[in-house]
Amino acid sequence: MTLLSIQSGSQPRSARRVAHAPAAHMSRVMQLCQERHLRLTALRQQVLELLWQSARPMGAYELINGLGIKSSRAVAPPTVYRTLDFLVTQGFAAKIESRNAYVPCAHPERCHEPIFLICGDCEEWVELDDLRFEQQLAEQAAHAGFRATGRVVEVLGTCVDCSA
Amino acid sequence: MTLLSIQSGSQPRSARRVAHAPAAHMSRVMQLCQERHLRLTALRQQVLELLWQSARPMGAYELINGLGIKSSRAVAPPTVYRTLDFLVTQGFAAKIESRNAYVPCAHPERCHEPIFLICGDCEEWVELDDLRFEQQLAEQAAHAGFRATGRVVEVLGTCVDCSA
DNA sequence: TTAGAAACGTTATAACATAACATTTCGGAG
DNA sequence: CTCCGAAATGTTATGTTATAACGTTTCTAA
Repeated sequence: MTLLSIQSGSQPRSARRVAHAPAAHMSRVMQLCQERHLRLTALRQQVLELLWQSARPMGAYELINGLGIKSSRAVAPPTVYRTLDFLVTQGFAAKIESRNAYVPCAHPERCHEPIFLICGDCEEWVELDDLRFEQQLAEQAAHAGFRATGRVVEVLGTCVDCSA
Repeated sequence: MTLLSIQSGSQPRSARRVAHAPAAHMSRVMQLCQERHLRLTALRQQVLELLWQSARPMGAYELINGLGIKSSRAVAPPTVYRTLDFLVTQGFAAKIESRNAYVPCAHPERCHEPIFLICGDCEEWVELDDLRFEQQLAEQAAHAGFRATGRVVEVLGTCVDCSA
């Protein structure tokens, strides 16, 4: 089985639980927004940055807090949920359904639906992008006469660092 | 790929959207509870019956309503959530994470974690029990140094009946 | 028969999410 | 340049899902 890419929520062992470097991801997203004629507003940027800066999936209300701190502007739930809707629709972020929380996505250019590995201990996550897996799932669904439009694949457990 | 079993939420085409026959499933569960020295209380039975009687995944508050109707006793959320916790832990039911709703499980004797296909139109579901798939997912996780303890696999789309 | 544990009841509240409608902002047509 | 329409955001209120904390009942096994 071929892993097309791995995006880990964790830094190398020596720097665990440290935030991601959002810069590279943000510029990539800006580029995509230009290509797609989308407006990457301040709010959308801020939310996505917060997600990239976090070592864990963030709840919507955590983001609301984060925005309050970041820009001293109170933001109400609908605002954040709309922003998340935009980010998820564009593949810039994803919702972890088993946690009601959100993570930034490593490969927004491919509009796939990744597999997430989520550590129940440190809460860091790993994003796996595996086309073969997606394909198999689609096959299975088709076999049951099912036309698939979306997937949720989440593996819960213990990450390599927390196992040690 | 071998499908070990299929449990559909739907009846044959002629009887769609009709409730399941809980009887067989219930007696199987009773048997398992005896074997496992568990107490299948009235409440637990009622909740599981409600789940089997439904053609769709049921929310916790829907179950609360259902219980109120069924036995004219008001039941508060914690009660139902505890009951659901029991049923899910024992593999008698499962939570559909992408819907915050619950379904009865077809094969409680194997404590697997099935794949669910959920129709966004009629809301019926299909339970696929595919060991090979589970294995692959575990392999993938292991490859990332991840020790898996649980899985959520949900495919959203349109079922065969609603496609036609 | 009676302790102890398991199940259930009760009250309150936390956490997650959206409906409905007002206002602002932005980019393009004129 | 300005002003129109659409997109984005603000605001208020409320709906939905879930759990904490603690009291009471019920079952079972010694």
